[in-house]
Amino acid sequence: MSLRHALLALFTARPMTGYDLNKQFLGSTDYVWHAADSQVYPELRRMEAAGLISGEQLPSGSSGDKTLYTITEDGVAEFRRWMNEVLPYGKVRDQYHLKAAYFEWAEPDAARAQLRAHMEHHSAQIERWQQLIGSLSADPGSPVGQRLARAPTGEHARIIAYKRYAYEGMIARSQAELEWAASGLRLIDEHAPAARPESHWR
Amino acid sequence: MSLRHALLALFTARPMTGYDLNKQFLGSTDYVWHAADSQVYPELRRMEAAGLISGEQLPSGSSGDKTLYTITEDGVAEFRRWMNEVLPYGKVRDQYHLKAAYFEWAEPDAARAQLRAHMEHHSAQIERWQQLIGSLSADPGSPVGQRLARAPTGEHARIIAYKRYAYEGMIARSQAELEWAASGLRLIDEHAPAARPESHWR
DNA sequence: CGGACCATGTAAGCGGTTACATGATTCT
DNA sequence: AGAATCATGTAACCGCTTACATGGTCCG
Repeated sequence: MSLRHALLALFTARPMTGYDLNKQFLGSTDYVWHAADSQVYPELRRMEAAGLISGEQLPSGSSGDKTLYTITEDGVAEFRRWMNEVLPYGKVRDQYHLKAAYFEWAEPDAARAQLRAHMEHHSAQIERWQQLIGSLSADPGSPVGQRLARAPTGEHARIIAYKRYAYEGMIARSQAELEWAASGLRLIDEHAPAARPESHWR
Repeated sequence: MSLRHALLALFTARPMTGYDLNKQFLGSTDYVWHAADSQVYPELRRMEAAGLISGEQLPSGSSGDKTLYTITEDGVAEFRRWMNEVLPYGKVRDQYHLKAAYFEWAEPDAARAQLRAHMEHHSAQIERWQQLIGSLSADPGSPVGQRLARAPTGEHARIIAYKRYAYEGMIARSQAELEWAASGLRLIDEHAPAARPESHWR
């Protein structure tokens, strides 16, 4: 149950509505942790029931209503508990590498298309993370800016350093994927003249 | 639904029982794709119902029974279709990087412990993949050996090259994770003397 | 005779996705 | 007036995990 902890993490920056979470914060956290809207609202109610956050009804416009949630002390404690715990490591499940292991079954062009999609995907990811890193120390209206406003100045460098560190890790991983896909294209070119596997199945 | 395609991939090597799949093959594919036993048997029955594999009842010992499944032509076609399709790219969801982004909330020692676990996990993975690569061209009793026995000699190099390529990709990724965690330990050391966040919440 | 391994499942539940659904408000 | 954005959900389903469960066989 990590959606809960991702949300708690966001709430340590400032109180928020479900919409805020979906739009602004998950719109940037999205590149580390994605969650669908339909998942967020029910989870918020469960979290309120568990006493981790408390909701306050606020008027929105002239007749609408919105619920502003604030993290409680229990919520902070739970978040800290999670932060101090060592996360377990699960089993691998990677479609893309699984598929690559059987490329002899694909048309060379299909395998190339897959690898090119891989490269496009990871290039796009890298670009987004780089933008995120660029905006880290920038405007005070940003998520990080609002987070910093709650912390003493002496902590700012540290807070920013860890965000940057996390994003750089994602970039490094995607960079490895880029190189892997590029070397895959070369490998296919080497083997492409070979007969298609249709010819030898049974 | 990728378990199905992982299983089809395994069936292209040779007919197998559910047990075979769980033990031998997933025991090595495990490092690319993990599946629990409890998931495999029901899926096999669904796949048989869908006509992708066909089961044959065989005596096991003197009274027991086992079902040997063989991939059908439809199964091969479906596998090939999947191989020629470009897989979609989903959203990121990475607990470890999420957590790293909030390390200012963890005790320095807890953050260190997490990163050390990260390094141990990925070191272990790398070792296993390297062993797998080492055994690729080796004995004919191995999964790859049995796969090669069905393919013409001219294809062998290609088949092995793709397996090796897939595993090397996993290794490269884990290597990136190792370096990331190591630089994280250095980062924590730089910031560790700072006050713990308890002191500045609210 | 006991322990490792062969062989096969069921049931409950969880976390997440997809599709569907509604209506107000603010901006142009 | 129409589009974008604010704001909030429900329902069905899916793939997977965890725990539980059974009984045979082979080897020392």
